[in-house]
Amino acid sequence: MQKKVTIYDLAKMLNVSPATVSRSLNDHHSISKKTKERILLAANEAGYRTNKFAANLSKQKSNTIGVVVPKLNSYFMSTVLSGIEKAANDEGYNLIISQSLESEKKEKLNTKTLYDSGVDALMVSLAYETSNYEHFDTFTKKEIPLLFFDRVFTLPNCPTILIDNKLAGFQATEHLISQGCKNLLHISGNLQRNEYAERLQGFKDAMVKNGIPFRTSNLLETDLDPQKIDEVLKHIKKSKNKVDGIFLANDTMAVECIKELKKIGIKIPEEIKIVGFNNDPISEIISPALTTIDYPGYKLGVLAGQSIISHLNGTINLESAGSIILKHKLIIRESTENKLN
Amino acid sequence: MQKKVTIYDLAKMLNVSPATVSRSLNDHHSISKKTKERILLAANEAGYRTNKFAANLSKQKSNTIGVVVPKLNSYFMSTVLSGIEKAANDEGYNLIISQSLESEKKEKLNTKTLYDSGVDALMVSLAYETSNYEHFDTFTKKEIPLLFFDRVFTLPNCPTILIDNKLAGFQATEHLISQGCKNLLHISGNLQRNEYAERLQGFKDAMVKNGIPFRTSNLLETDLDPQKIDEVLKHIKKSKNKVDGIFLANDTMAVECIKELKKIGIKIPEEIKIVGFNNDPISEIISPALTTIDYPGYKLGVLAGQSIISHLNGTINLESAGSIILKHKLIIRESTENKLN
DNA sequence: CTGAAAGCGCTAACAA
DNA sequence: TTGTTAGCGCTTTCAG
Repeated sequence: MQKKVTIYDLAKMLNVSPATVSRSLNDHHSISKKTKERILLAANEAGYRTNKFAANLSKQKSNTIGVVVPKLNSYFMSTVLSGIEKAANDEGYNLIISQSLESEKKEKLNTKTLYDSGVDALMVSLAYETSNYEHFDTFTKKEIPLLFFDRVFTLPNCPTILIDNKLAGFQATEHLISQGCKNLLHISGNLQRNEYAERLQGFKDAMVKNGIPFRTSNLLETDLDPQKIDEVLKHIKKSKNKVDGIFLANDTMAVECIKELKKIGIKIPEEIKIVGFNNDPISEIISPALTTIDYPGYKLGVLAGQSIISHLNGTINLESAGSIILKHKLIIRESTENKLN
Repeated sequence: MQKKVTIYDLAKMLNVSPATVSRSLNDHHSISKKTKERILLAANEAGYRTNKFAANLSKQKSNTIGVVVPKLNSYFMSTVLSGIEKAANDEGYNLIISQSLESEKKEKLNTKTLYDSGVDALMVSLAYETSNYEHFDTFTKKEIPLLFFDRVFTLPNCPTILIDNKLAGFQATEHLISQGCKNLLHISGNLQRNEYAERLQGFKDAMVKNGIPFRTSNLLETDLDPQKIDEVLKHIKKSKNKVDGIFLANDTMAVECIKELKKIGIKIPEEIKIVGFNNDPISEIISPALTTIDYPGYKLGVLAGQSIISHLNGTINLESAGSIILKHKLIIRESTENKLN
């Protein structure tokens, strides 16, 4: 166990006041270059390391950003996190990451913990089931910057960052229609979450625009658990009009769906065309390769991180930032190709 | 902006001492149930929230665990992190996560930052290029628990947690041999990292055991960047003896390899059989499905988290823990099937 | 340019 | 069972 050296120790060693040491260490302008250098040198030699608890306590600021995500272990989310971490690290911020595991209760708990931990800002992607948003009040009340990404909720003064899900849904659907699909099915996630609701809206819009009436049978709301792909299969089988085009709210589900459909002898894209969402690596690997929407996760992460930090630094006013919409892209692959049957 | 309420405020309000408030809040046994309840109630009403900076400063403990990983955005690592987060969260610990992006320099920096942030413990999976380990000295010297997982380095009193890479490599290779492969190739990662060195050792051992001499041409050391799959292809093409079995150090690479080989008309598994590593979701999706080694990432994360926490709690002595070896599993799929040519 | 000293809010040893 | 009080180590205002 090494004894910790404090600014007092340094002060004593160098016959200066602790204040001078503190100022030197923080590169305060009011300190002469000479003493500054002398102190820095001594600090290094002595193996001085600043005690962040004390500094934080004194400054009431932690240089830490809290992040709450539904799950860490999805391709999309880990990509986003990677981007956030990059942005944070570049600016000298730490990241405390926690996962809600799609549970509102855990989300509340994590939020509270992060608050207590004194994070300078909070970034959230909402849990599947969250329907009450009071746990964010503590942040807004204290004017701690709060930002939502991907799974967002509109709160005053809280910027959001995501893609235009409605447009993406629209494009995905129109693509299916343009490839000749008449009987569409949309496998959606929890419609309470913005992203799924909007993708559905885009789906509907595209149908309507192309003169196809939207019926409830064109939609299946699920929890997007690939284990429960049976539900989807059942729905497809029992459809009166043979489904010939499916738009699924994520790639994992889409891939699972392709696998199962292939198993029961349905040809893709000949009999059913499929579009996924996210552009996960698997979408490119599966055969037939999956048409999907590219969601720029890494970029989203970097941007989200940067914008909240620049707000913390006072560079930008987050309140005025409103929402950032990233560009997505429809990636057309084999699963919607127009082959001769 | 809400005024923050401190234990002093509460103390004044309730006509007790700050110490009593503090004790009540921490559920100290020496406080009567009555006052405890009274204080807790008042604290809630007043919207009291403990100031962790002050508590940390006083206790010299942060309830936070630092994690340094090479990259956040790989399936395997995000799975591990998910497990660690689960374990930490269950025990009331926060997680500060940072990525080294495979750079030694960044790893050093992150390590230092985490040290300064006062983490109670550190968990590390080493960067690709790390070859100097002095940045961990600050931790060992101060007796801050340090644990390595997956990409490990043996330091006195630092437990490691991983799988038996040598055995896994051996099994993968023997499987190829048992399927009739004679001219094997191993695509390895940086051999300075334990996992790759050991997988290679297993590869060699299996060859030797089966009477196949190991030659340098049987090995290609790469940085496992899927972008650089060309190198691998080149190596295969220029091989004197036609390669008929490849063992790659991860699934991403293996999948890329399969894709490229298929492109140039090589049949898998008829002409070349392939084994990957990790059991990423893509391994199951690619056609032909990839034979691989299942690396239980989530379990590793949970275990790693739990063991470091139980050490912090004094339940277990980490020093005596040594290393934990998790069970892996060879998953046989189509890419090594013995079809008639 | 430098120093003295008052916090920041909580914990814990010692008293009562 | 409760209170007093001295830190924890750093920042920062106010003086000099």
